[in-house]
Amino acid sequence: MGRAPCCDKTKVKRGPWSPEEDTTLKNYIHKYGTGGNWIALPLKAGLKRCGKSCRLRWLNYLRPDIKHGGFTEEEDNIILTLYHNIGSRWSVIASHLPGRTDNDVKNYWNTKLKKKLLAEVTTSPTTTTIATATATTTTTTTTTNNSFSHAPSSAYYPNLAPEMLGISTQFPLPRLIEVPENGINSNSEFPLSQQLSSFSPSFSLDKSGISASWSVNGGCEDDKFLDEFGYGLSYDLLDIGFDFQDKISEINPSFTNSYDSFAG
DNA sequence: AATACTCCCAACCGCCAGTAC
DNA sequence: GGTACTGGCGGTTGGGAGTAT
Repeated sequence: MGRAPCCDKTKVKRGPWSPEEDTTLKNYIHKYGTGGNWIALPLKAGLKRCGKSCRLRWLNYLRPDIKHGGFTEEEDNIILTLYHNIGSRWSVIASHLPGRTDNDVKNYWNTKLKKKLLAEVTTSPTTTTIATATATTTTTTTTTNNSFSHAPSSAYYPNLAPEMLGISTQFPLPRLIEVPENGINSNSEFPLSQQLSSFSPSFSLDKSGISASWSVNGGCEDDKFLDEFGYGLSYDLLDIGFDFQDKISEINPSFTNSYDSFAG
């Protein structure tokens, strides 16, 4: 048996909201709140709308803190950076942009930013060679340089480490880099910068696949550390290529050649 | 002025996770 | 543990507005 629909679609109004409906919904929520039950809300408020439709209308349009109007360049950069880090997780991206909704960001990406990004990529003649390691093989591919000219300010990323932001503008990261306020490793007594400066990985490849190990603060860590970096699995670190190597090498010269010797 | 085309965005759809029973 | 229900999310669509021909 399939799932029951959230409402009887033959008995609810669909399509664009009228100003009267907007007013009714706004007044009801200001007076009574959502009551934690969107499905029951339209009946109580006297609206012939599906509860989901009411929720969307409120969250995406009627909320008082919604910011309407064009996106700023700062917002562009935040979206571009986060999209490269985490992909199309619009709600997460929107949570970094006060007043913007996931729908806004999604629409903006689909209609404007995607094209802007494509334009940047196609007009950039430079290419970067990236070594890509799978579980059992190492291959070399060529990809276009998709770095952005405007590095985002860490002021817009209260929960992201500034060092990682610098890295993240250079290439796509496999997942969100979110770190606790007190550093990248919540169990570490060392600040992020110190953890990064003592980050010393090495790689090896055997018939069982890739293994990566690295030392931090003199101790040896496992994949958990990479996971806390936002890279997750060892091969994610390899996927992201030379830019990562360069960035880490800037911070810690001892990293040099570790990656080269592995990637060949 | 009429038509075709493109752009933009509000709204819908369907899936998934969490939760109550 | 199974089922039903809701909230939340990302993908997609429909149609109005604007622009080009």
